[in-house]
Amino acid sequence: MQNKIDLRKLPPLKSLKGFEAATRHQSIREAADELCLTHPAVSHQVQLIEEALGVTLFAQDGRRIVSTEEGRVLYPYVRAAFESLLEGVEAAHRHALDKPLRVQTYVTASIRWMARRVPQFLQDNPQVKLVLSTCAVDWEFDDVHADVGLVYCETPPSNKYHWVPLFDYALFPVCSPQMAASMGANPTAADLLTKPLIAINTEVRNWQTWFESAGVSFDPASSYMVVDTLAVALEMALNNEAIALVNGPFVDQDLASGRLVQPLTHRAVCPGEWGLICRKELKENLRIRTFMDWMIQSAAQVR
Amino acid sequence: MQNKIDLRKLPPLKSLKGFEAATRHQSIREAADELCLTHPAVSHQVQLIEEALGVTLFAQDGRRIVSTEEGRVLYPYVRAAFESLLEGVEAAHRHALDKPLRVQTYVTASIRWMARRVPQFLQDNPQVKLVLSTCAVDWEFDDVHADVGLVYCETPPSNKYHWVPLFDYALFPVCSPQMAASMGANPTAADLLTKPLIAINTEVRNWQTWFESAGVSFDPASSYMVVDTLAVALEMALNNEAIALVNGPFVDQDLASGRLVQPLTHRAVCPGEWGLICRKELKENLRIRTFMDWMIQSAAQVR
DNA sequence: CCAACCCGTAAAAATTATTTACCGATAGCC
DNA sequence: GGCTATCGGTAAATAATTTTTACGGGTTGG
Repeated sequence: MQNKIDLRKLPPLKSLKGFEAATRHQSIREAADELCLTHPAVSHQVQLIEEALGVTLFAQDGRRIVSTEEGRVLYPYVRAAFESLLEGVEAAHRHALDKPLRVQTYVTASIRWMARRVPQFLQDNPQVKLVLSTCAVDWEFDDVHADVGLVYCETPPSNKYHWVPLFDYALFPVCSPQMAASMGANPTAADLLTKPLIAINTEVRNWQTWFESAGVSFDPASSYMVVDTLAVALEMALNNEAIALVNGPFVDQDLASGRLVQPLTHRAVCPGEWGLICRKELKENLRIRTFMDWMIQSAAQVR
Repeated sequence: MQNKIDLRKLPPLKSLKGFEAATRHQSIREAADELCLTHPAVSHQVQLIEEALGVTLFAQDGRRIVSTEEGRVLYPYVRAAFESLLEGVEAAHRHALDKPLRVQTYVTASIRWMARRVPQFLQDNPQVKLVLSTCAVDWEFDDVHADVGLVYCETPPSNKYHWVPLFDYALFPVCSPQMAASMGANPTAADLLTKPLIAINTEVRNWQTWFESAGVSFDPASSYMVVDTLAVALEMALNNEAIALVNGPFVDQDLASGRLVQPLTHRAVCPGEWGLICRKELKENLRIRTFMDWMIQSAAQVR
């Protein structure tokens, strides 16, 4: 990389903060206040550096301190060092944020969660770049091609990963207002059996689960339609063609606008959760943390 | 002094050493070896910085580590910071050594100790400048006008001062070889009473002290010569005109060369000592420590 | 001349850093 | 291909450092 440097001759680095602040204020106490320390701490830091260098850096003048000539000579170098470090930190941040954040999720979550939030996220964090990738069905989080994922997990993932649960896997039916109206004022779960129910082929047992939790027996052999994505099912519900079973916070806006309604409010809470996942060592990574924190906030507003 | 700087955003400074070395070696273990630490220590330091910045700095590649792009971005700034600090330390040193070292002592010590050693000291430490000032009689160390002094103290000085004893205050007579020969082969202390004894006016009791410790009574009223400085007395001794009473290591070279001899080897060790003195807070000061250490070495050779 | 203020010191407490002991993974070597 | 030496990460224990608390001396200003 580069040539060796004599790290042994460096003064106690931590104490340099005390020297810097004390020099700037020409006061131990004010320096201590700035650093949120007590004055003996700063006093000691200054002494450490004086001993390390064998040079007197401050002289007492009445009840204040004054930099010696040596102190004044040293200060600009320390100052420059700190500024270089701060620049470096910022440069590293810029560089880290510059790499696009690769987000992976399912089709439905992509359309009905990400698509509605990512633009605002990017507006709030203009320095972040984001690539959203969608897998059609039944995939595991791919930590090679993605930095972070929004996924459903029945059990918490291996501890190779950092996992932040966001919402329950709660099933509830939705349909168009017309479809709901066709069932009368206060429909029961059994009333739904007469309507076209649409299921997702990866989760065909969900209708059965919901009916059972509502105390109604359901014959999976009875005729039903199957599609491969909830997003498609919801499209059919919006078009007044079927009742769909939602498994997460993917219809908030449609419910709010009245384009979809819940014919029954009964929800079947299943094991497992939706959540954010990333490799553990990336958990503190700036842009990943930024993204996750933002999404956690956003999810909190939905709950 | 200068504007505020955001010291809180600085990464853990101490750990930067680990990052610097690890980046240079692209190896945790080699970095640890260079820093005389164990590898987990360096590993931990690197992790601390990664957490502080929220940026991954190294990736594992087989059984070695490789800097990430962020690590490579950060490195030059850290490097520059360290180099600035090293420059600052050196600049402060240069400046500290540039101010002349003010040394104060008595006339005799000045002539017969300093004059013979200071040239060698300056040759050994060419960057040091030195001003030697001499007070005639009976003075106290003046810490305003001098940095360091070679003085006699009967009791250790106040703890405002740093005090390094160098030699006993031991009295012994010296004279010219001819004068010694005039006293016969093995003179007794009493034989000296018939010779011209020269005393120092600030220490007139010394002859009495010496004779008493030698078991001979001495009448201070008996005729004697008094001068105001041992250096003058020694000049008379060298000129075969008197016997002088030396109180420290001020005649080594004359004894070695034979220009002066000790008619009797009896020494009267008195309370108090010769030593180096400086203000306590200057004890670790580079040029003062350099001077004192050198003089302590030099004194050790005389003892 | 007293009270308020500041700095230094020393011992105690709290916090950090380092080591020790261990593990899993990799790469070179029979 | 299996064995071993080497590397880096982890966690608990230990060591070292930093910070605080409590106090004292000196200066300044009312």
